[in-house]
Amino acid sequence: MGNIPKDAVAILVNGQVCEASGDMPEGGRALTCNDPEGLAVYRHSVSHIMAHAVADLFPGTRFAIGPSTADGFYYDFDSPQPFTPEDLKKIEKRMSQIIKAANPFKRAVMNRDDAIRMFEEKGEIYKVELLREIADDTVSLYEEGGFADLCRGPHLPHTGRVKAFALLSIAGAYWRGDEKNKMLQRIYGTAFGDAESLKKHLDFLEEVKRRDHRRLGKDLDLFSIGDETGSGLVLWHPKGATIRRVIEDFWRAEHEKADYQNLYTPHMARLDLWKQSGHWDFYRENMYAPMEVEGQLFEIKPMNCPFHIAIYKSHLRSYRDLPIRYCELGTVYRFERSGALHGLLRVRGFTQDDAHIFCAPDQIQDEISRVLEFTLFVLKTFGFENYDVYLSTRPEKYVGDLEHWETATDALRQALEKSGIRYEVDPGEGVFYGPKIDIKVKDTLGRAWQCSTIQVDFNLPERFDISFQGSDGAKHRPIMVHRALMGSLERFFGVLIEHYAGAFPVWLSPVQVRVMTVAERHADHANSVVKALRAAGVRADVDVTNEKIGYKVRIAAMDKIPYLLTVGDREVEQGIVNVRRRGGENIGEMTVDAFGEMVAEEVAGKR
RNA sequence: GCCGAGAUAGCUCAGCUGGUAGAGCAGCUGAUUCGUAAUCAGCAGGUCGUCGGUUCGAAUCCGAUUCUCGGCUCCA
Repeated sequence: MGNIPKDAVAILVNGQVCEASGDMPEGGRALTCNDPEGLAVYRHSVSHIMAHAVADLFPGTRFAIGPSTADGFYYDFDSPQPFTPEDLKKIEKRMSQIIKAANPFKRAVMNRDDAIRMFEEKGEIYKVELLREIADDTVSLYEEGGFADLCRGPHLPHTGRVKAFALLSIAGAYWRGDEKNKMLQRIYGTAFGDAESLKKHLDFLEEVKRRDHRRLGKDLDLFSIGDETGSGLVLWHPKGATIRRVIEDFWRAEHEKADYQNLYTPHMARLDLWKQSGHWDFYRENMYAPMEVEGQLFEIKPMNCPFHIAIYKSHLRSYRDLPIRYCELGTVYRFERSGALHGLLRVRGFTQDDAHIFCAPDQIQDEISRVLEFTLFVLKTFGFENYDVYLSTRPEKYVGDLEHWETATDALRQALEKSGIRYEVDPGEGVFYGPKIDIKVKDTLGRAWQCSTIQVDFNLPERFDISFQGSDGAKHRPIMVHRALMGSLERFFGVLIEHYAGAFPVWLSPVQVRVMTVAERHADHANSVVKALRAAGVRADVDVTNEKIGYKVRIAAMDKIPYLLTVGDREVEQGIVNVRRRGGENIGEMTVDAFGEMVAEEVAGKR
């Protein structure tokens, strides 16, 4: 027994989060906003306070659910009037009043049927629905300042404990996340234990906005998604295309080293192919309508695999040929609902850095290990050092026999164990044809992005009846591994833009060097510098406009060009250049050759 | 697809309750010839996303439609 510290928002007793009221029980531990569980309690209470404010300001609103989330909280409302941004301000104001009043959160336990009756009288249909699904006979309600809500708790001792919160946005959300249900209005907010932490989070959100690849894509002239050309279809502008080409060149070179063979396959195929592959049955909702050509139906491809299988089947294969590794930068088209589209991260046409490995069952673990190592190497080259790795196991709907699933899942698991990287099991999240490993890369802001995927497939070898001849002279079925390291070039590019905030490392920068003249008489020297750099393989351009050097520096800085070379009287005289690095660091004077070598070295090191 | 918000010059945005469109930057021309994040002046630039309606008159009001944004759902 003892006193509960004043800054405790909840206490942990026997692994259970409880209210920070009364005395501290034996073995109890105080939780503050520095503990994830404590912060969750705190935010959950703020969500209740928001509901209270909405109840006061918007009579007739019905209440759904209001949980805390990873970085804040939300509450779903069914309100006759749509909320506006101005309403958020009003709600915030009312919340501040409720907080100032320091209303105690009072817990009341009542009979479940009584609770149902009570909420029914108030017309709270969502609460009634929730109550009907609770198995216990009794339920708990929390009341503060006259506003009562169904809640498991726990909550803060009183509303006055809230120190910093902000309402962020309004959005539609289906009741219970099911699109067959009514669309409710969700208000998102966040809350922290102190004003400084809140400010830090709001600054983080600003930084996220600043790095938005759609914003940077426009500012840096990297890509666009045209209104006239179609939504979800990406136009790669020269600078974006340059970056893509560098990525592709790197990708091809590394695949050659890793014993892959590169393929090119068409963008469409006869519908029958997609029927045989099973896509027409299992994947149709992501496919476009077939088109008729001379009486035959054709389908634009949502995946590359059937083509790679067709190439596999073009010969009789021996066990000596395996593993066969086919890779292709294959452009696929998938139907996405208009509301799901999002810049480069969610599009309708994209290029996968795809590969299919055909191997014998006893080779699978080794192949998975190789792919895993290869993936991490590629991601690391692009500056991604942290990942979340998931092993997705057999889903409810699956094909193939259990033994195969067992072997394949084991192979994936052992490859992961061998690599020593930490991973989580995602039960039932595999694809219908096999288990998979998904790798989410974490960018500089710590956000996780799904890019790489490694999938084992028993279905397609079966469906296309592919085989190889074993040392025993008999026919055997190979196992197929699908894998994409970057996932799609479009999404990966979007992630890269945000990761680097548009300031790409030298080897990726579309313009690596800008040569700037101090005055017009230096143009000839500047042009010859550019010529020499280009001859040395450096992507350089020139600014000979009639502007002051400060202006040119500013423009180049906004273009996020890694190196700025200044050319004035001094440089012309001595045949040198003056080098400034992106960010302002002045490296000083050097010869064009020396500078060219320096850049080449950086590019070779993928820096 | 669904709920909400939005679409005005190349870009960022202003334009109150209907009276016929404006700024900054970018562009062009001229002056200036300058040493590390904006030199000055002038000019040009829009059938206000598209289609239809109301009105003497629509960027403004109404309807439809396309696209974008915030989410939900879904995914590389």
